[in-house]
Amino acid sequence: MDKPAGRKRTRIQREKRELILEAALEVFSQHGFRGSTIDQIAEAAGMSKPNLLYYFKGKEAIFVTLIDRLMEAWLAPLREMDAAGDPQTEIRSYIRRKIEMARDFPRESRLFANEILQGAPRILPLLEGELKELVDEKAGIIREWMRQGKLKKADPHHFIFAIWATTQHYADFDVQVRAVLGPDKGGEGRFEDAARFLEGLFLG
Amino acid sequence: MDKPAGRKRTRIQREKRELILEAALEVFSQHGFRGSTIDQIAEAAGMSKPNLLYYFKGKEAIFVTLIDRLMEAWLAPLREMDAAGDPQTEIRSYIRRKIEMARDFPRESRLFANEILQGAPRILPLLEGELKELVDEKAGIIREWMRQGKLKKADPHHFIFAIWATTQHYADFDVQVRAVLGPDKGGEGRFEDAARFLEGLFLG
DNA sequence: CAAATTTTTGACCGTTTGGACAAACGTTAG
DNA sequence: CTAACGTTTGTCCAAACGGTCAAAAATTTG
Repeated sequence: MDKPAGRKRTRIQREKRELILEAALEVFSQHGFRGSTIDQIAEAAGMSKPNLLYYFKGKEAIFVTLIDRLMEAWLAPLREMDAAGDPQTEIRSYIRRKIEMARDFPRESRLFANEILQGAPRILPLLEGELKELVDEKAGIIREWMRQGKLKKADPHHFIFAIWATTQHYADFDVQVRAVLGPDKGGEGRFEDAARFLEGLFLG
Repeated sequence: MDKPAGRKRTRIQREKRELILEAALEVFSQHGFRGSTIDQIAEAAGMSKPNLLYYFKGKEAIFVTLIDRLMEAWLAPLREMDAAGDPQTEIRSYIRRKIEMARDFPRESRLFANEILQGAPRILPLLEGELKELVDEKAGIIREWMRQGKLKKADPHHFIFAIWATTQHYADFDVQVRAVLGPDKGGEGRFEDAARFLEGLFLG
C-alpha cells in the first residue's frame, strides 16, 4: 500500500511516515476524508506534496494506515475487561479508560466517528467480524455478572453501546458540550464531572 | 440567500425547493458537506445543475437552509419537557421521542452530527445562545425534580448529554450497531430494545 | 573520494468541481 | 396572438484537486 515497497525501511522513512500520519490525523479529524487535501496534510507535515507522496501511495493509503492503527487502540480498553475481576471495578475502569481516551485522543475519536457516519466503507468487515466477536464475548461476561446480581439487569449489548455513546460524546460533540456548559462549567474539569456522572449512571 | 430574491414564491418554486432539499438531505447525510457535489444533489432531485442553481444561490445556501430547519425539529422534544408534568413520565417521553427521531429521521441526525464533528462552523452561535439557554432552563427543572427525590440525583447537564448521546447513537452509529448486533438482534426491533434499555438506565 | 542510493522538489497533467451565462423553452395574462 | 415572465438547459470557465515525472539535492556506501 505504501511507496517503499522494498524490504526494510530506513530511519528517515520511519520518521517521515510518523510525521505524515500525525499531520494527517490532525487534518482528517477536522475536515473528514473528502474535506481534506493532500496539500493540507503536506503543509501540516512541513513538506511538499510530491515528497509526501513518496512515502505514501496516495491519500487513501494514508487514511487506511491511520484507521488501521486506530482500531487497535480503540478496542484495547474493552479487551482488558476481565471476567475474573470485580464487576463494579471492571465497569468503572472501563468507563474511566474510555473517558480518558475522549479527553486525550479526541482526534482519533472524531476520525473514527467520521468513518462510521459515512457508513464505515473501509472497516465494515472488521466491525462485523472482530468487533462483533469481542462484544459478544464481553456481553456474555456482563450478562453473567448481572445474573449474579453484581450489576443491575439490562441488555448487555445496549449496555456497552451506552458506554460507547456517552464517553465518545465528550470527544465527538466536544464543541456542543463546551457551548452548552459555558466558560465556567465547560473548563478542563468537564471530563472529571462526566466520569463521575457516568459511574453513577451505569453503576448506581 | 436564495435565487428568487424577489417578493413571493410561485407554486413551482416552493415545490422544486422542497424537492432539492429532500435530495440534498439524502446526499449530504451520506457524504458530508465537502464530500457531496451539486451534480449529485441535482441528479437525486431529477434536474440539471444549472436548474438547481436557479433555485438556490449555491451549495452552501442549500446546506444552511437544511440545517436551519433541522435545528427547529431537533430542539422540539426538549422544549416539550414540562416542569408541571410527572418527572418519570416526562423523562420517559423525552427518551421515547428522541429514539423515534433516531429511527425515523436518521439522515437529519447524521447531518447534524457531521456539522458538530467539523466544529459546528455554521451553528456555533446557536449552540452558545438558544441551545444553551434551553438546556440551562430544562436542567433547572430536572435539578428540582431530583431535589424532590423524583429522580436519582445527578448532574442535570450531563444527564441531558447522556440522553442525547445514547439516543442519537442509534442513528449516527447505525452501521456499527447493526454490525455488532448481527442479523437476528439487529432487525427492526433494535429501536424498541434500545428504548426499553434506556428507560431502565435513566429511570431505574 | 566517488559511485550508488535515497530523498526532495518544481513543473506539469487530466479530472472534478462550483458556478456563470445566454439562449431556448414553457406558461400565463392582457 | 403576443408580450412578459418564469423555467430549463447546453456550454463554458477558473480554481482546486489527486497524482506523475524527471531531474536536482542530499545521503549513504564501498
